[in-house]
Amino acid sequence: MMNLNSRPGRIGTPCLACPLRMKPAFEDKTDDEIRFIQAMKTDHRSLKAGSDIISPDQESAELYTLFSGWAFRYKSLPDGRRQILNFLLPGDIVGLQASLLAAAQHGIEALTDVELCVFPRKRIWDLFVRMPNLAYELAWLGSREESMIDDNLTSVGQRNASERIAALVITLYRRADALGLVSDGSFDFPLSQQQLADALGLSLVHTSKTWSKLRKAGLFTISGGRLTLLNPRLTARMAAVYEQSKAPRPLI
Amino acid sequence: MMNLNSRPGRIGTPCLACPLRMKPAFEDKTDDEIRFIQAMKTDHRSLKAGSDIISPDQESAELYTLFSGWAFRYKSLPDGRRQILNFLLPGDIVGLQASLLAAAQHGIEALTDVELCVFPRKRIWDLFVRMPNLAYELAWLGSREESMIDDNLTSVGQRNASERIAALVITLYRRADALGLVSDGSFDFPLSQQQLADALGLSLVHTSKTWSKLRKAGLFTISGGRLTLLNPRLTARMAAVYEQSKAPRPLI
DNA sequence: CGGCTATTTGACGATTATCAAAATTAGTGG
DNA sequence: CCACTAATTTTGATAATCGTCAAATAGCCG
Repeated sequence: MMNLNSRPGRIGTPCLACPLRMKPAFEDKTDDEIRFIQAMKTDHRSLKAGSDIISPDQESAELYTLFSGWAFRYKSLPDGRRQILNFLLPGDIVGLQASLLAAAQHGIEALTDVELCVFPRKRIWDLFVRMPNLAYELAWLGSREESMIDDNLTSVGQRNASERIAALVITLYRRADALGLVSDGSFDFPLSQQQLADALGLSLVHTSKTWSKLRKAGLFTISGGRLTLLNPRLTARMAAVYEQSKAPRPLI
Repeated sequence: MMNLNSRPGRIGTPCLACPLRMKPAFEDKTDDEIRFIQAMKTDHRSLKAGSDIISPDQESAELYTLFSGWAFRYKSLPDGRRQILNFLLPGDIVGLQASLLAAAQHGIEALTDVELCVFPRKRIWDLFVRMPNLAYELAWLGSREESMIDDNLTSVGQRNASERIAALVITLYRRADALGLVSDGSFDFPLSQQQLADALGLSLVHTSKTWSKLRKAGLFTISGGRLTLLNPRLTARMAAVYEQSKAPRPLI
């Protein structure tokens, strides 16, 4: 499923004018910092939906920032069962764990067509030496990802099927909203039910039944790959999720 | 349940002679690095089993290294359900996520009596500026923790009750073994069945039944708070867990 | 319009949860 | 050290949730 459609022509796209960085979801950076990031970036890569970004057991992975599209991290058992660990949206760091630990313990796959900013693994060390503030923010982003996995683990371990779906929907909604991807309560929702099931720790059939039960209950509708959240309040209450911080976060 | 039994007298215990650091589980550090760590350490604190190390929703947490004893991270839902996210053993970093994200999204509780090396939050920044290698290792330790949570999520999402227990037992066995805490296949196992259940995402009753089923199947025995792993091979196979790296890791 | 994949539905079975109570263990004070 | 209480663990019975199997329907792409 590899599809390395590199477009070196876009390497030159100035990070100073990065449209993602303009969004209010992200913290401001100094020009110095942005220039450093730009110098660290060696490629701007496009991959088709379904491609491996990092394959399981890959050694020495590159580090990426997801520029556009969705991806997910997953872990497989020897017999084929698969757990989706978390979803990645634009601005998220991709492959930090794999870069630091040297041997990836998981795979990362493009959920939609994606564009990635590529940072070679070797330069991460440079970043720690020369840009402690960026290093700190990298660690911050790592902790943020861990926090999201904590939430998923709590969901899968403690919530029932309906609650898990409600929690996933409201969480993705909020994340999409922070990126300005929500309009009129609806946003692109590219997950198949198999992927939903793998993320929720449920069977495909049970996911389908619960999914349609919640639609019939009026929580949300889905059509044309877009999800419309009709009742955010009820959805959040059903999921028993807490508010999340809306403060801007670092973008590297 | 707070029990802040500070023992400033031990602050002076030289990190250069730290008995934990001597263990082969940990990487060697330069004297410079160790001296920096020592300077950063402001206290050596003892807490009773059951104490909060970091309470849920606590802001501005300190950073610790677990010097002795066990602890666990957990997350609660509003109605009281609780998920134990991971267990902490000597040498593990405690509260990194809470320190970086400013507002803890989880609680950390002492499972046994513990001793902690205390590092004030403010000095983490110093560490990033002055000791990039230590900063890198801090990030590395964060990624290692995330990797362990990935495993737990995969367990809870994909494995059945027996497999989950087998996976937890073999994983804790290996971690204890790496620290030299295993002798004749047995090690201290301080978890109550309620804690087991909360970690596995199972009910207390089902945990008890499955637990005793595996004992009767000859995987392990337990007595006097010590667990003896009788059949590591079978346990690992039942859990379908992969090998873990046995390379030394950083200790901060 | 086919042929493929994804989703939905129904029937049934297995796993896990809940309830209640007994048995065991741990903790406390005399 | 014993007696008593409280907490933890175990067991049995029953119910709910979720998984599996199989087939039908719907959606998608050439």
